[in-house]
Amino acid sequence: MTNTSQKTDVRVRFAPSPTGFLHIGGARTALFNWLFARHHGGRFILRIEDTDRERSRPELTQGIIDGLRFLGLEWDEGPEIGGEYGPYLQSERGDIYRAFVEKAIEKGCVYRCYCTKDELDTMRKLQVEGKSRTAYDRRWRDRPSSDWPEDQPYTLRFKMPLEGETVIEDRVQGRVAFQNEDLEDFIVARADGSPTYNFCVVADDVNMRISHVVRGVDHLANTALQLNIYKALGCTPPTFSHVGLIHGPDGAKYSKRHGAVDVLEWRKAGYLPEALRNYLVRLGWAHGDDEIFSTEELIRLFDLDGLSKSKAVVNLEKLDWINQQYIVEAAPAQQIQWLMQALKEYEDIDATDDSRLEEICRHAAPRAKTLRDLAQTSRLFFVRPNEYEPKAVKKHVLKGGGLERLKWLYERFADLDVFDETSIEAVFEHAANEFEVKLLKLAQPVRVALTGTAVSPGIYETLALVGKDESLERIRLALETFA
RNA sequence: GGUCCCAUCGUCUAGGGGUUAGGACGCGGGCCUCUCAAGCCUGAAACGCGGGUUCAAUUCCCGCUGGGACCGCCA
Repeated sequence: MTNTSQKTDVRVRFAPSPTGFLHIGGARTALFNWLFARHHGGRFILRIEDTDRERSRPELTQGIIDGLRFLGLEWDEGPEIGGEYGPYLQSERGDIYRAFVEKAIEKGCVYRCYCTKDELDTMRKLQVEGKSRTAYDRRWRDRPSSDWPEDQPYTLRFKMPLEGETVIEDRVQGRVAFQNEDLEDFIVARADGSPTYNFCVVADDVNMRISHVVRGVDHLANTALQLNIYKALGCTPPTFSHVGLIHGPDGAKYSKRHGAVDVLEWRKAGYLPEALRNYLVRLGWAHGDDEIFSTEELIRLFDLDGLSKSKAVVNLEKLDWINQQYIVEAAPAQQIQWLMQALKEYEDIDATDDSRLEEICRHAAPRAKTLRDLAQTSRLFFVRPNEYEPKAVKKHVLKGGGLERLKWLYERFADLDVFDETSIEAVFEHAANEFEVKLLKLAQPVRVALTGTAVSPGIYETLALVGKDESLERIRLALETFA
């Protein structure tokens, strides 16, 4: 059968191994692939690389799935589980790899290696000591089958060409050439017969008809090996794009020791998926001077050409800023929903049907970098302060007659029939004349009484939103406490 | 040690043979102002070094330096 089918369809995959959680680096790789697929109307596939039975943990697979769902990076294919697509699991695709190994044996591009692990270890040790390059010395490559020991386990190694070069025509890196003599006869199948990473990847990418591979540049050396598998088995390789890695502040690849964290932790901390995506996409990708992109814009603008070869260092302050932009710019209905969720989650407050929600959002949103902040700055509208900040009390209430003014204001507030911003403001202005003080000297005592702190939204709005009865009660409580 | 890659403000980046080297985060100052934010205005802040090529290099080439990635019967 001649393969004449045009493989112009974009098919990409994100292929994490469940040996850890989905962190910023993996999330960005997934995002790039997802955007590329969406941009070209192609397919985004999730493939869990769990061939290492000892290190792979099913719960980590679930964590990766949850992380991707949180980020809104839905995949388009997979075994159906309960009406939706599950990920492809390499652990369930043994047949495909076995067939691929068979094919490799038929083509004569693999050979048996009877070295034991110990043997390989000492070989490596000697190489390191002799400061020569560490690589399998191909000692079994040309041994005739008559040399094969009976009943001894063996691995299958790839018969790498010894001359010439392997060239990666990378969409991001450009042309990268490796001398074939530098490429190792890597193990294709372990002593127990199970196939290894590079081989499974190729088998899957061929089987899944992957058109483009977008991943970190840390895979570049693997690509040289994989390209040789494609060649040996007569398969067409996908287009490769190797992106510069994300680094920590110390310049090394971002990892757990930099505090690399599960994306689900970002959710807990109150970051929005769209903000996270916006932040992540700008790590190694840019479109002119633009910073904030809607998902639609991203899908429209994203392509491989904008991807960078160089590293990107994480900068969480920028994430904070972006997240805040998303919170502030969101539609009121959206803000209300976030606020209710956040109050429930972080403050255990049920604000359902509260008529003040929209107004509260207007004041809380510009003060919130995260949804957690949104809840925190809003809680004063629902619950009384559970403590008074001593510094604030001392400075604004106890010193300079704050208490006296607070008492005066309390009485005027009590007289108010209409308790809104206008009438409240009038009271403050009256008081300012009466006491001959700046507004500061009036607002702060009230603020402390209402919130327990020296910080809140504008005092008129705050009073009006807390309401007359509750405001009076809080001031009364404060007067009582500090009398 | 071997192989490969990278290099514009502190950070993310735009740019590209001739620019006052642009934007953003953060930082400083100011405006607004009842606090804190937000917003607006504004300031400081970068082409690693050395050779070429060229009338002209931050931009192209080479070297150096610095940094990184990879070198498992892990993925």
